[in-house]
Amino acid sequence: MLLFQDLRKSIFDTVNERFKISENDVYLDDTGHSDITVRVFRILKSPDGGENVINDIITSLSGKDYVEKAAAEGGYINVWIKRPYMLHEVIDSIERFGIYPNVFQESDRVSVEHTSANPTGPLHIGRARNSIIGDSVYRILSRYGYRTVRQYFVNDSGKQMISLYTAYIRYGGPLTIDSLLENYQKIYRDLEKDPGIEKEIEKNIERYENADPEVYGTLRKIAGVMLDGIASTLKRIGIEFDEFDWESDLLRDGSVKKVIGMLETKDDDGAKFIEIPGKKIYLTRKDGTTLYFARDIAYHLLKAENSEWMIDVLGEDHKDHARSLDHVLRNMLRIENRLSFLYYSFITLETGKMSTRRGNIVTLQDLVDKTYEEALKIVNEKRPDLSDDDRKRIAEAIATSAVRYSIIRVSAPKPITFRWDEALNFEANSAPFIMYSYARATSILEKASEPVEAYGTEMEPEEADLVKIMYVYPYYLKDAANDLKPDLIAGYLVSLVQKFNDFYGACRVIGTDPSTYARRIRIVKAYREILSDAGNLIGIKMIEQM
RNA sequence: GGGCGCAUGGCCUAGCCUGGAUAGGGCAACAGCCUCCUAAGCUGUAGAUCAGGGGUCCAAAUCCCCUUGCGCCCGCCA
Repeated sequence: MLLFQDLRKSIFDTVNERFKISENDVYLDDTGHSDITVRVFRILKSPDGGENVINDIITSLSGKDYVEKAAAEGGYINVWIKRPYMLHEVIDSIERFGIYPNVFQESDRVSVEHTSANPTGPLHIGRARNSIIGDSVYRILSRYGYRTVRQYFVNDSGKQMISLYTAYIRYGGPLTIDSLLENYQKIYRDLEKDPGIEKEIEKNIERYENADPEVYGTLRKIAGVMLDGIASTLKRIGIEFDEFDWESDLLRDGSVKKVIGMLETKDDDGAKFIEIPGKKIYLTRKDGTTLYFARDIAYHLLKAENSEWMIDVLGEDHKDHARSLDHVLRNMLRIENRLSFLYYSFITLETGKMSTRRGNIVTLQDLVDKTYEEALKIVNEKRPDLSDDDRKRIAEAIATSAVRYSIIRVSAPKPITFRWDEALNFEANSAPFIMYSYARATSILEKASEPVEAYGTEMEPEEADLVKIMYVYPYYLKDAANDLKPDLIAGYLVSLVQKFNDFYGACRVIGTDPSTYARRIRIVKAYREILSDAGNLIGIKMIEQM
């Protein structure tokens, strides 16, 4: 099986034999001039105009069994790949293995750490961007063949968490998310009037780090309640974890102390710090309690034992922290594992930035609920023929997919301003747009019988275009995996669906002559397979009807 | 003040790493398409000094420098 990348390589080799070029000079064309383009401006600059070399190359390329045509045009050699060849590769893979492509294999173990939000409240949509990106990266790398694990670092030891605990002790109330959150917001308000509270928090940090069973037990319970809330909301949109790693465990089993011992620390009035170029980083307070940086190093050392590649999904506010962490791990602790940080910018509301403490947030729960209501309204309108249960099931799939899609489609470094009307747009460039085409393809197959004849290879342009974009799927998957860019998959899906919609409009499937029918049925089957495969990578749930 | 990001039609966005052929989509607007596999679809029209300036190059949205605007960081918080 020759995947698109292999074709590129093969063409590169062929050209390179005659004239040394750069690998970047052979690329997937996206301007409609060809399938694969070879940039030959440099050959044209040769004293003789390079005409002979180019003709040689074209002759040689034309001889390949997968090449339809090769032609020089301006500074390029345009190469067209035979559509029947592409069609065969895709269909063959799907009929034999049930999947296309089926060839990626990576042996490395990869840890994807994402979300890791303080369990001090429900997840708001800004934080959810972390989860949605992280989970998509996890899915892409798993599909690519890596052995992946999803990890959530539960920060149950920091000041925020102790503040939540202190608020619960001070103000009482039931052990529920709402009550805890209310207390949490209240303590930050009261803190401004009553400096005694700060002392109380500090005392509790100390008790906590000295493993005071009362503080420890209650705090773990509080964190558990909050974390359950976060986890169940995430589960609703298809995001789960393999491991929840508790910061307090690292504290209690001595790994944090060990890390501090491994580093050359200096002392400032009892507080321990290390120095890295241009920076002083404190590992402990002067009362001896530990700081996040120390605990995060301990955590990464733990992860490094089980993963060749560690990926952290982080908000842009963590950039400096991560850079320092990388420096310490690499240069001071000699950790050689691959370590990648995937940063994303914040989601803000039209009214400004979100803050859990101040209470001006749109929670992920709110967003999914409201999207569901909106979707249900539309499904009720469009499908009165279905049962209540079916319509609810469809609305739920639309809501969870739409929420994920609206966030993943924008590349991570771009800031997002959240707007309800945009989040609730179910037209083109949305999850429902993608899902709808799956339902249509399914509908064709439901009405169709198994083809009996061999398929013909004379295709309409719309078929040929659809075949090409299906064939090229591995190329996008590879880039998305290597560059950690799930948004590429979102873009691919839209192009794929657009090609299918063109095909759908121009080419009947049912009722055509046997050899055309045999081919188109296979194309539709392959399409459904690839669409759901790619959709799955970013959490779009395909449904049979909508 | 220092550091890191971002800036593309009225709005959202792809392309930038790895410079090349008419800057690709979508929303909103306007004009059309359901006796034919689901119209959450499709076709067409209109809309772009690629923030501004300079530089490198045969060639710049893309690379370099400067400027402007916005976001984030610069805690013995996380």
